[in-house]
Amino acid sequence: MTEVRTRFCPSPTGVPHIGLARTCMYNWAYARHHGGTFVFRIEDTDAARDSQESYDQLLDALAWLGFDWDEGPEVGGPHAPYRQSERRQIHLDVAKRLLDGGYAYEAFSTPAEVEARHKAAGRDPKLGYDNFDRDLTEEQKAAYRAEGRTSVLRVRMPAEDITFTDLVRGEVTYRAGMVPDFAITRADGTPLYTLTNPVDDAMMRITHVIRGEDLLSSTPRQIALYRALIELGVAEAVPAYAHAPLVVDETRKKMSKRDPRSDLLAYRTKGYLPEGILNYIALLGWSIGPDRDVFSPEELVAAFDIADVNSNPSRFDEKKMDAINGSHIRMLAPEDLAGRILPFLQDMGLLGAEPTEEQLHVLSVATPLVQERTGTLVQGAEMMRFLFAGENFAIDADSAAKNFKDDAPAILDASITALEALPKWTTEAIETALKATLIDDMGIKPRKAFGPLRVAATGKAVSPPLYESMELLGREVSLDRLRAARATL
RNA sequence: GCCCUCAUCGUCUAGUGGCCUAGGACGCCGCCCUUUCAAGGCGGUAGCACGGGUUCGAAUCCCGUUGGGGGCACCA
Repeated sequence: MTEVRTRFCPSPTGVPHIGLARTCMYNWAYARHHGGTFVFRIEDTDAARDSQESYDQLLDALAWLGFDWDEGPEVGGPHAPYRQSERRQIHLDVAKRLLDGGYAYEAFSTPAEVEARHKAAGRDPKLGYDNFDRDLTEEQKAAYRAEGRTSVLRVRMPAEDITFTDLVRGEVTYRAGMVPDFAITRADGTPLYTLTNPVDDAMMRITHVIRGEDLLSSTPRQIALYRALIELGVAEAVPAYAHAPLVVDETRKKMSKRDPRSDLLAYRTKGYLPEGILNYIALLGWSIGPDRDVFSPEELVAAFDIADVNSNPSRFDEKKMDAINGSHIRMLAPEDLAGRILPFLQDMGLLGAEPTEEQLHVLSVATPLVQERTGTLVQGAEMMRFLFAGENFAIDADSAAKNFKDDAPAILDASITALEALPKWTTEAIETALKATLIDDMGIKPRKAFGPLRVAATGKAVSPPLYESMELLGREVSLDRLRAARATL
């Protein structure tokens, strides 16, 4: 058995999206699971659509999700270069050999002419190319050239059924004659994806092509080309194919790249964990076991096999992703979580580039408190806002409206008095004093009693536990906030 | 239209002929815990698209129907 070699080969157009991450994950996990090689290749053969910005984002997104590649841009490898724009000459050479070998031919028909012929013959124009130029004589070709016409190269589809065993779907057959001869170069002579993709796969010795179902119907063309490449000595063998089902939205359509939910980097901005995203996208069409759905990237690699992927499309469910992400937040070691929340606190302007020892201490103590009640890093940072807000501390209006009722002044007054008298400012002491005063002495229900205090101290109705929060805030700040809130009532 | 493909709770799935009066998770609904919000615990809700076969026996195999999706570029 030869080594497994998979590849991920996006074109740098637009922003990285969920579907892209999933395809990458399949190839990466499959290669890692089998101890194979994961190749990253950039298919930038369409200068009109490709952009450097998109390329940079691609690298950024892959790095964030932890997809490391063994060969590809930035790291190089034995089959370099890995950007197709730098492989132009290779592709052109192969195209020439395909032409010389009779596997491809020059086609002079324009799309408009093909369509006109279909209509004239009463056929559906959607049939695609009609193989019109397949057997042009040298005289005819010369005549076209004399007219100043340009041609594209088309691969001659064989007159036989093409069958392959898809790792996800099983045996798939395309009957002879159903797939028209396809273009591999543009009229300006530049190579098309239809050529570059299989050629590079062949030259890079890719053994498993794992991609989305939207590419399923291009497989017979690739196999036909591959067979020619084998005869030309460019390819060794036709790779195995696996077509993963698509991720769809609530309308059951392929989730749009423009759908805001498919914006990969936006999840980072929103404070999702890469391992959470990875876990969730792996769940789309795959399962690690009968009664389990939270796992680490390492566990994914250990268990993943493309053959276990479902063949039916899966609906993107943000709620479930949130839940999975929350599970991962809870699984993190507190120090780890603290380190991940820090940049968000800095972005929010709550902490500087060089936090003080004291601030880091508060962060480390507060982290476990928010860990069990947050779904994302942003939520966690937001929940810590009151600890670092300093002069900018402000009380959320909605929270105030809901919690500062008629009994609030009395509750705050009594609490301030009780807390001022505390010899030691600890969670336990605060709890004891507050409960004795508010619950026992004043007979207020806990729910009612602590609401105003929470809002006064943390600014929000939702916060880490109250006593702990006050201890973290310190005696002075806590009392100042209670007094300040009291003054507004 | 043609080609390919898919079909288990609302959603993601487990299930590969008997262990299935179909299991888990998310969601939703209750209850418990409780200083808020969560988390956690417990319980509930809900599904094998339909019709024929094959078989002692089918969610599982076959055929058909219906429905869904993808593709049909000198984009990738």
